[in-house]
Amino acid sequence: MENYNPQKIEEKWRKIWEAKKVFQADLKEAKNPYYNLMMFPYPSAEGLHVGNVYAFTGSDIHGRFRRHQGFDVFEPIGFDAFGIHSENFAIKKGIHPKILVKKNVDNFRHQLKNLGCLFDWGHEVNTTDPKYYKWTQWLFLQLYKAGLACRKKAPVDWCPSCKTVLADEQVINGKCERCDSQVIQKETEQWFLKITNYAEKLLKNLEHLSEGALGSKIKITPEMAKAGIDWSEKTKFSQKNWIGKSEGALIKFKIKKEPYEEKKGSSEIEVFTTRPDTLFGCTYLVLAPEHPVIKEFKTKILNLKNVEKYIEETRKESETDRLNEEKEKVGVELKGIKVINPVNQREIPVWIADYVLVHYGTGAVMAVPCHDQRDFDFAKAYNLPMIEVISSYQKEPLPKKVSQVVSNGTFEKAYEGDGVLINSGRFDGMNSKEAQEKIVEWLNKKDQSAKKSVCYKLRDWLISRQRYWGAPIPMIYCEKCGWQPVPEKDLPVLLPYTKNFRPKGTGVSPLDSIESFVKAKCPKCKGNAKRETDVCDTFMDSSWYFIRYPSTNFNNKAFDNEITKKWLPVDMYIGGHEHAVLHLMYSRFITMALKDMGLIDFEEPFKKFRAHGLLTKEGAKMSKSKGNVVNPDDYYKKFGTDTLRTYLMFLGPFEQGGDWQDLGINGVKRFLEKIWLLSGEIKNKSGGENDILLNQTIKKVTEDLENLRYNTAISALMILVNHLSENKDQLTVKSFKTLLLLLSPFAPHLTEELWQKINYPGAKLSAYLSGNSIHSRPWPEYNPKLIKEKTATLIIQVNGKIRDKIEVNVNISKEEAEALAISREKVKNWVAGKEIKKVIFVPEKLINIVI
RNA sequence: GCCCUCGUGGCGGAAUUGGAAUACGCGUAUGGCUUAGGACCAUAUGUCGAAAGACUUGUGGGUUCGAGUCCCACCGAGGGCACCA
Repeated sequence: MENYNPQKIEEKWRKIWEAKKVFQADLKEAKNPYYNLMMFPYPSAEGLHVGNVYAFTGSDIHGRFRRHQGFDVFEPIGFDAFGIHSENFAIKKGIHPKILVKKNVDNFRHQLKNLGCLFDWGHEVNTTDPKYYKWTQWLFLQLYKAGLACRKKAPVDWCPSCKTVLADEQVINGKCERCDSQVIQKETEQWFLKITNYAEKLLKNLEHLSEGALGSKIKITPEMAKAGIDWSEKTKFSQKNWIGKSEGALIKFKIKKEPYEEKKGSSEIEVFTTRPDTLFGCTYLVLAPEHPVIKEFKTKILNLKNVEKYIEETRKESETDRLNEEKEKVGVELKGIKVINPVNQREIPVWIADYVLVHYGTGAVMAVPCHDQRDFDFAKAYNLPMIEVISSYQKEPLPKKVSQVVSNGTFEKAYEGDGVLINSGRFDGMNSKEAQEKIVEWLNKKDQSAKKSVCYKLRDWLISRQRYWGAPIPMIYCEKCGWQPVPEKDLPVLLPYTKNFRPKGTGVSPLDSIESFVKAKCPKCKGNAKRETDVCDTFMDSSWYFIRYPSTNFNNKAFDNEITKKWLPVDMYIGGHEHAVLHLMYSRFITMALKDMGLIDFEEPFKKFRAHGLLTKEGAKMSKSKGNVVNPDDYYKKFGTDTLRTYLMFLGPFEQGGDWQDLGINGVKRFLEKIWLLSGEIKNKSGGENDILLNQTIKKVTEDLENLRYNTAISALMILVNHLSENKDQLTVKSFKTLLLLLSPFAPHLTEELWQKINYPGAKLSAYLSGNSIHSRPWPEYNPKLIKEKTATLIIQVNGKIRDKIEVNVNISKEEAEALAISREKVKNWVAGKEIKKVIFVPEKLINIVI
């Protein structure tokens, strides 16, 4: 028999599979559609990262498993090639992104074809292709028409290195997600998508799936509804945190005015609070420096110079400095302005301070120094009054987190827990939880100065980028008619070629200098107008690509209704957890919006999502600077794709990741070689189906694949192979073919080669039919009667310590087992002369004699 | 600061409802085969001990006939959120 030569057989099979279209699902005729998706890569210049290979292999194994189970699996792939990451690299290299990206994509495609995945190349998507981004622009127009895209002026995060604004989600600890530079605040007008309209829905489906969330095709059972969407818990948790729902109340504080000015301007300042029960302890208000009331009442502020100076200083500060908790709380009083606390009509001062954020709640807070640590610090610094209104003293035991320390009648720390109300008029003695409801009710009835409310941390999605390498936002500005959408018939708005693609840093896109691009006719009045020159955030491209995949052959629409209904939502999505609040949340938002427009019938894009773990190299994180990045090319050239795939999956639990060790791959190489050699030693043509280990292995591998526990599935297969090579009498055609089938998702080439040799010996390759492929065979089933051995090793314990073991029939009774156990010499030594108090018997496992 | 996840041999990692801790693999050692091997085969491989046996899943306690698994406290690592009112 020839040696195992992966290089030879792998290339051969890939060519055959492609030529015979073995893995292409018939999207129109498929009876049992299963959409298996993986996060499409962005084609970086370094080529495919081993992390990509890891993710794609794990996802592909799932797709192959489902294929064996009789599903028509659609497994597409594409390229997320627009965006700052690609552009920054092009700038660094001094090559135009259009040229560089094409080169990278070609290289990626070549590498991806070596991975042995089920990819359907007939449905490749490339976000930089006008045939694709035409529909990204179309999507923007639909959102605009639905009132979900709007232009607004707001303080936004600006990356001075990338020279563009960023979405809230792209700022990590005050730094740019892409280049790690400190971001600064800028006040400009930008395009936003109103994701906040969907805050509640985005949150709700995580906890409880609503009816129809997965479309008309998938019925939601009460269990599914109760569990919430079937996603990795970690990812759901991150999204919940990001959405950040708080329940509380809005409370209006009347601004005190002289009789002659009573009708002028705003009459109140509204605050949001989660603790309306502490309202009697509110001794001042604090506004964000950007709060509009400040400008409005400019003339009333007695210390206007100080106030303006403070606002100016705040603006210069970076967001990170501003949000630094260590920083002392600093602020200025708005002298001359007083508001009335609605619960007791007390006149209280108004301050401004930078720790209050303008974009959360109402941009104003009520300060209760005794029961909020920030207010406490601030009040202490400026000597503001404090009133204790919640007493931690209760009849019941004190709650655990009592931080209140009273010394000489003054607090050293705010008490933020629940308790009983004091100093609160008619509410004295009431429990704080109850008072939260009652105080709001009372104020609402009295003069409507309070109402229940909900706040979210989630902010609208800023999608404008002052960059070149993206899909142009399809809008036109006309002096007369204002902002006008580009008519759909004029799409795509092509990204023009320019040599000067570098970001200018002036706050406008490089497209702004291309006169032929900027000049446009107003779609409404046909007069001269100016085109929007910003491009879309790259996350907009990827927010809907999974809808495009099945419809790539429709050039006249973004997606075909029939095909979409048949294939979506995605059955299984696998990717990195790092996109929890970026791509994964944007995609959910876009899907919900499309559903509300009546364009699709599901609101959740991904029925199931699993995040894969992270790969490390010999215990350390892989990074270019450390030079310890594993290059997959080296390994599949040396060991073959099958060995690389199987080794990656053997490293550890797929959802937790694993540690790559160069020497470790040898173990998997030996394992596959062993199988290759074993195939030449099959002597028994019949039998095998009754082997207990074989049936156990089928059960184990099937369950493990279902739960993405690939590492233990491989280990079970290794045990089977070891067993067969040690017990050649059990090495039958049946047992070996079952082994090949169980292994085929991991090592598709090797198993196909051996399968063909065994089933069609001497057949010519030209006679190969896709139906004869091992990958088209049904998944093996086990006989439940044959997974149990007839005898078992019974552990004999004395007082819980193992003293002996005996081989017994699995049906042995407790009495028999006990008699057997105490008759054993070893056991006698331990129990002799002692009274047996109790005997615990676990059938097939153990017997424990307690003395 | 708050929340989440996780601590098992020299290493990656196994361990159904609490029931043989260390499966599988790497590495290592010894022997075989070989001109040679970083190839292959066999055996061994948690610690202490000559052995019987004792000890061992981050540390300390608890529940239990029995705890890696459940409960409490602490220590350590990783991740998320972070002045969100």
